[in-house]
Amino acid sequence: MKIHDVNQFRKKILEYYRRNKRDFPWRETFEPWHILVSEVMLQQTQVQRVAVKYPEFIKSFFSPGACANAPLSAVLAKWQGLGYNRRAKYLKQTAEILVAAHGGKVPDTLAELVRLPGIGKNTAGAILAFAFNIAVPFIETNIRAVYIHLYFNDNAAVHDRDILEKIAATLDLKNPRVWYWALMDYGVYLKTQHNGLLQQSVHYKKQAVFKGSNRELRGAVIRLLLKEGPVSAAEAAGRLSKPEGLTKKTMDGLVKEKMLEKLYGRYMLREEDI
DNA sequence: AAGACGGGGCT
DNA sequence: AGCCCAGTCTT
Repeated sequence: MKIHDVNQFRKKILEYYRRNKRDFPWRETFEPWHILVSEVMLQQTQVQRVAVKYPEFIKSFFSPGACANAPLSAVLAKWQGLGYNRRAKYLKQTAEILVAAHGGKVPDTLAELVRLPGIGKNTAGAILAFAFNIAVPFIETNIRAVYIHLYFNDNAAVHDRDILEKIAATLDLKNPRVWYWALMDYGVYLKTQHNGLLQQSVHYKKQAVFKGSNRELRGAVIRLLLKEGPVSAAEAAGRLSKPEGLTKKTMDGLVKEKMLEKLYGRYMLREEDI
C-alpha cells in the first residue's frame, strides 16, 4: 500500500499507537540524562533486554556526576548483559564531558549532542525528541521499516537519504515525542506482519557469526575480569574453558590477539586502574 | 563502503 | 542455522 497523503499517513500511525502503545520505564520520564542512557542502551539491543537493565543502571548512576565519578569497572559491571561494552565506556566519557563542559546537563542541540562519544545523528535525534520534544528527522530500524513499507514498497534498494526526506516531510512539529513513539511502535508491528522489510534497505548487511569469534571471547574475558580482577592469560584460559564453553580455537585468541592486554588497556581493568 | 563491536531470543 | 536487535566509530 502506498500513501501519498501526509494526513492519512499520520492518522494511520497515531491510530495504531492509541490502541497499541508500548510502555517502558524510559517513556515515563523526560529527564534528559535518563533518556540519553536509555537511547545508548537501545542501540542494537532489544527493548526487552534494556527494560530489565535500565532501572538498576539509573539507580546506580542517577546523574551524570554519579556516572562520571564512578570507576569504569563499576559502570561496566552494571552494563553486563547488554553487550557492546564500549557503549558503557562512551557513556562514562559522555558523563565526564557533561560535568566538565555542560554544567552537568545534557545539551539540547544536535550539534552538541553528536560531539559526545557514542552518540551519532540518530541517537541525538531521539534524545531531542524524547527528552526535549524537539523535532528533527532521524532514522532507526523500526522507523525504517515503516517508511519502506508505506513509501518504498516496490523498491528493492532504498537509501536512508530518501527515507529521511520522507521523515522530514511527515514530521510532527508540535509533538515529535509522541510521533516518534508511535512510528517505532508501528514499525515493530509491521515487522511481525511482513518478512524482509529491512532487506529492501541498501544499508542492510548480515552480521558476522558470533559463536567462535573474538567478540565472543572478549565478552567472556570482560566478565571474568570484572568478577576476578586482573589475571594472567594462563589463568584466564583455565577459568574460561569450562564455564563459558568456548572452543579451543576461540581461546587461542587470548594469546594470538593479545586479548588481555587489549582489554586491560581499553577498559582500564588492571590493578592500578581500579 | 565495509568491518568491528555482545549477547540473547526466536525460528 | 540463520536473523535481527531504538547504531556508532574506524578504516
